[in-house]
Amino acid sequence: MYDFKAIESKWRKYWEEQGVYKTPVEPDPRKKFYLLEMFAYPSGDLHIGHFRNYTVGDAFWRYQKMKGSDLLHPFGWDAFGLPAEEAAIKQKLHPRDWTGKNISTSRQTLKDLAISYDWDREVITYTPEYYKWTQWVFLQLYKKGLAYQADSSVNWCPSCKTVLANEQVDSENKCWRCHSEVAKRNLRQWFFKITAYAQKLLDGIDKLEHWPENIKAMQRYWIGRSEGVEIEFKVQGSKSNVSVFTTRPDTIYGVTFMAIAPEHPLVSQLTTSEQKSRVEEYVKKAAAKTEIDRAATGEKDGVFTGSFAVNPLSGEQVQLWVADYVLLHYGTGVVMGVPAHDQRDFLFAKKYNIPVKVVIRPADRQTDRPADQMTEAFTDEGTMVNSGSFNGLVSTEGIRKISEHIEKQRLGTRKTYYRLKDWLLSRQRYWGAPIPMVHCPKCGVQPVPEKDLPVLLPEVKDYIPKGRSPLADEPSFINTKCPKCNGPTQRDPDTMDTFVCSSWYHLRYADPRNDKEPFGKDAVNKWLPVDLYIGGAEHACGHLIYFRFITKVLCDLGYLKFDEPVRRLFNHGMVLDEKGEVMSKSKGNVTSPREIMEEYGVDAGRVAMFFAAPSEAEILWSKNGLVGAQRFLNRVYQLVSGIATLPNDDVRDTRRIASLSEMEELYCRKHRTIKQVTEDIEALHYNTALSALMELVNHIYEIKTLLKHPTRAADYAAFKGIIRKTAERVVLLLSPLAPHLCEEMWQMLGNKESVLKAPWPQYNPSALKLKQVELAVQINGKVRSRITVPTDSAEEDVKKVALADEKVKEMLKGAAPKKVIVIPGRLVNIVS
RNA sequence: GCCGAAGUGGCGGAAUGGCAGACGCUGGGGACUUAAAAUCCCCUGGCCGCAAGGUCGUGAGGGUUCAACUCCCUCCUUCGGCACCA
Repeated sequence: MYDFKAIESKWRKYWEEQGVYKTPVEPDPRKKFYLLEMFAYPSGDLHIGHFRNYTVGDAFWRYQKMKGSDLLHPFGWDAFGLPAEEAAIKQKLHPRDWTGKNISTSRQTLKDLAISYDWDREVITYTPEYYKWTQWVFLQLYKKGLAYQADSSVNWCPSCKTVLANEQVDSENKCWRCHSEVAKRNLRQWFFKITAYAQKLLDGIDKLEHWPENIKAMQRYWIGRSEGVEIEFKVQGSKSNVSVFTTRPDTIYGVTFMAIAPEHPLVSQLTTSEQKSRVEEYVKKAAAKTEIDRAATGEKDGVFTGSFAVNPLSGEQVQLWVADYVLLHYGTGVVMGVPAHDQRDFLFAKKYNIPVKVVIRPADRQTDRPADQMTEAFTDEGTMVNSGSFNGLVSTEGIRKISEHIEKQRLGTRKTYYRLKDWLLSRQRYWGAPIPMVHCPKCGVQPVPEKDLPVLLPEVKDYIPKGRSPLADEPSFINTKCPKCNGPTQRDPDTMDTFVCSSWYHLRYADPRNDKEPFGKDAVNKWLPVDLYIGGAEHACGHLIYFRFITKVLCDLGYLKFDEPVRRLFNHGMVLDEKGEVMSKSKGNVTSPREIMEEYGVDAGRVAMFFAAPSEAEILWSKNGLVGAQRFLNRVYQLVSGIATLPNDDVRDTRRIASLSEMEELYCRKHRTIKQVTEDIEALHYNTALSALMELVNHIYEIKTLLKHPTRAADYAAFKGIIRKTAERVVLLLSPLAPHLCEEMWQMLGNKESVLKAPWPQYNPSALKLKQVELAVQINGKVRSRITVPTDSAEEDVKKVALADEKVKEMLKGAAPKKVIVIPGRLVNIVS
């Protein structure tokens, strides 16, 4: 067994001393490659999921390096945020100390694993040198009118005592961190107007050719564009109108009621005195429920306001109800109820005996089904009926015609809504970047001038949250002077969501030590966009939207020449335990990279991880794979040890060779392997790259065994050269996957320089084919025989050989085949 | 419910219209060894057969094709995401 401890520490030190990870100062624009893995949240040491993420990236880095790319491969720490604060409170440490300790531990692990990061470019989001520019980003958005304050009913976690973003509340209305029930609360909060970029973010998705389809689909859905019409309904006996948004104007003749959200400001106005107490009671009840509670039951309930509205097209009078299935913050907060063609409206109407009026007839029916026989709404397309002059139109056509009609008659306008909501970024917590704003009693809200950044996060005695930011209780921080009038004023006490910190870090890496600007324009446009971004898919609708947004804003402001941060996104799969469960400290089923490294070595750990599945697939981690990986690596090592001393003969000198076909086969296999490994590494399918290498190694062993036979001593001499060359290729092709051992073997083969400086092997396309090829011969789709023909045989010749085959003749019994299909290089199928 | 991905031996997986199960793990047998470990060689989807060979087989059912794990239709299951978005 190779001495992995000695070999790995030797080469780890070598790479470090040689500075191979350093980023070139002036990258060649044609060769630049920015490889990025999602930076880490430093909670304890790295786990096996990190190990996968970073080794997948590292292998790609080594491959790119050999291809001659100028690489930027940085790393950093997303170190602000709740978990650090929670852990710090528990352990009575300052969050900075807790986080800092974890960073040192994890950084050392990454170095021990020899992950190819340029540590000179490390960033840590909690350092003033970094968050100074996070604050700068905030100010740019503020200047552009993209940061605003608003009172808002927010998700409030009573246990963490903070506001949560929508993404931080799970489907059961529980806090993402502590899993306690999330409540509602009204607070004055800062928002980024990401909705102003909804369309740009959506359009941009189409240009993201090398992003996984599922992430793009999730983002499209999250942005949620829908086109429709906003229509005014007159309220009977009142001057006011209610407007509704609908994507189905073709069903407008089927409106039999209207429903308004309980929180809607119009509710009190629309409620008649007879209904007042009932409505007020309902509104109160609804307010106590969260949106998730309301949706969970599936129950549709509401209360009649006593008022009526008039359908602008049919002139029919419809009841106005309050119903909590209507969302205040989508569309106009009012919906037109079409029970026959919307399932929610249907349930509501059935419950309260509201009429159901059919206006769309399914295409496969001639007559209308009586509305009282319907058991559910008909929501598909169909033909319009009971719709005045629009009868007979197909619904898609009807949507267009009615929309036109409504606009012409000035009854409403076409409109597009998005489900994307603005980004709430205020956090009432200590451990974050302070929001660089002041609230002057005279001048109102004022930005802190850029020259006064950073607004330093002060040391506080007590950062335990009490329902407002601990910064509010720190006089030295909160009291300041107004930048406009110089009078006494107060700072905004809140800190920023950590997603703000991570929304621009990819830019900072291009120029991480710049203390004059967040990044030099030149540096950032030279290195970005990121060429390959590797991380988990859990950020699909969080970070991966936010950083696209910030990139677009900074592009519009003229700082960047690109408006998408990442060319190719790759989501690696999760690492689960043998039972398929998520590894966690509480379950006690975690495996640490350090354990693997010490017991089996870094290379064996990598190979085991890579071989288990393609990088995007989920892995059930078990120690079995490590043994196999070690066995394979040792097999390669033994092979190379045995031939390291062989002469490097000229391969093409075949005069002495007895078995030309064996020689040719090895040569062909070598080139096929180069092709496959290259393509597989490009796709991050390291599992099949490894299996191709295993096959080649097995083949070399086979040949060596054959040549041991006494009668073949002369052949052995002739084979030495090509075996050696093939082994060299194996070492190069394997080196991104098992770098330490391959450096060692490369040196054993007499090379003076690092394997990283060797060029990536190229294959010769003409060497991919053998002179002879074996074809399967099928009769009626079943393999019955095999024939060997020259590779470039004409179809006719192949047919002849196949039909002349003894087994074929026997099966056909002299009958002429109906058809013979020849697939060159693959098979012959005889149809009889 | 909607969107997305997936379903292949005892296990991880390979093959994206052309010989299903590559490669590896596990298991079995053998060689070497005083012995063990390591290493090397052979076998390892089911059924029938002494064997040659035959036959079934990629979640289920249909279809297209000379040929389907692969394409089309219907359905089932699992995972991920979203979830009253009018």
